[in-house]
Amino acid sequence: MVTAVTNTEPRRRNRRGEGGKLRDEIIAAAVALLDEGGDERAVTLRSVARKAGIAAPSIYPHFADQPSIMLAVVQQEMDALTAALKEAGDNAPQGARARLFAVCNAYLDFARVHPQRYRIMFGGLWTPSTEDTSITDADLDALGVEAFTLLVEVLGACVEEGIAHGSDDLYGDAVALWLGLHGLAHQRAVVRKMPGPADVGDRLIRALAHLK
Amino acid sequence: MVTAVTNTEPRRRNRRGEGGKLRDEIIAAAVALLDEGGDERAVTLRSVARKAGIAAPSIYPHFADQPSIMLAVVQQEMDALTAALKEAGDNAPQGARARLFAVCNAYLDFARVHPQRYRIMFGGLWTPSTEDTSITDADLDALGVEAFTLLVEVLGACVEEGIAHGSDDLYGDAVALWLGLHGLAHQRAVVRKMPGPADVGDRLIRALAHLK
DNA sequence: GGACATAAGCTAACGCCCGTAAGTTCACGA
DNA sequence: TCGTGAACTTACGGGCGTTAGCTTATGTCC
Repeated sequence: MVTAVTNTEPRRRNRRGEGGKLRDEIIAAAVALLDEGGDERAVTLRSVARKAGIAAPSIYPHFADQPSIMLAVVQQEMDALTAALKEAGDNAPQGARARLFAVCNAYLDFARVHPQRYRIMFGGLWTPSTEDTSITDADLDALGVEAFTLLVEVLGACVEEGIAHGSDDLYGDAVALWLGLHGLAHQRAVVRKMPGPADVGDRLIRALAHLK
Repeated sequence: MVTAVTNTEPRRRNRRGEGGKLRDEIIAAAVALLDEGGDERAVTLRSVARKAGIAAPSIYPHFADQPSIMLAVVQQEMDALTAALKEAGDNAPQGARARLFAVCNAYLDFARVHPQRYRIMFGGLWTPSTEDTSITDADLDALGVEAFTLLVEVLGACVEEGIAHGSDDLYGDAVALWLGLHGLAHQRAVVRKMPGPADVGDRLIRALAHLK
């Protein structure tokens, strides 16, 4: 499905003071390109502009360069992921175990529903190096911290409640758990058809959280 | 380090009947580009040709198109990975546990030593879709089967030897173990600096193999 | 209500690299 | 000598990121 780019109606110009709106539209256009199934190579400065219905140079007042668009997308989607995890945790049935599964499954679901977004969030291709771009290392380090903290929290609750064999290193355990989730999420996002049993996610969670 | 491409001596032309040599040289050039730290975008048909010291069109007698080069690289590296795992398994001390750790660590080491190669092997970007390329689904499905089989084997040996709590689904357990390894290997290959404890690999293996 | 400052976005163009097609040269080996 | 395999040169068309300068709508102020 190639959802024609036929933007007749040359796109209503934003009102004064609302120029910032375009920034969000640009990010949305980039996300849309990803969701159409193209990989990150499909997200060029020009293709984003076409999708947003604007001329390519009109992006520059909002983003310093092409990688900056990607960074903005990743930041936005990281926030979305964090929100999804939070919501799943809040809406879960009582009990640390249920919360853990809810949060972990919400993570896996995010990756399944938005494979291409997940790919650029954790696939790390969009910024080959900090040189030549306006992106700083601090930008990159800050990504995903909040979501991970949530995972540490729910895992810790399991240990406290005595339903998981906690080690002396909760943080390390959470990293291991996340790596397992990431392995599955990433592989699903990348491959056409994932082999293996349907409940492999639950297996990973049980094993890596050391549930009793 | 940009290892100059100054190929004076216009490259000795291959003797008759040795045209096939160039094929390997092209693959080697592509791998070299990856190892220089550039991501897969650095591996274009032209850049490969430059690296190999030949003219770009000279590639066509050997590869139908650019993705075919990538496929050849992936196939070659998958074989290399399989060989490395085999060797690690053979050279391991006696006992299923030692073999399991040897094989798993060999996997992780491969990814650490050759992060960019690992990325294209399992990152799945180099073939946006089977359309428009000469690559078939069968090509893709066949990748990595042999290496995975080896993992199933060593894990099965652990269960048989009674040092791991086996479930009724050995294959599924091996998938879960591999996903954990992959999560770590991939993240290390992608990120500048991997957070978390140094022994996170061993933790993953112990937990996912259900070692007693 | 009309002039005008300015924000918002456009057009045109530059230089680069890419994949690929067509036709050509070179040197080995029979 | 000469056929032919190996690799080359040249060229086309297209997409890219980015720069410079222009147009137009919008809201304000007299």
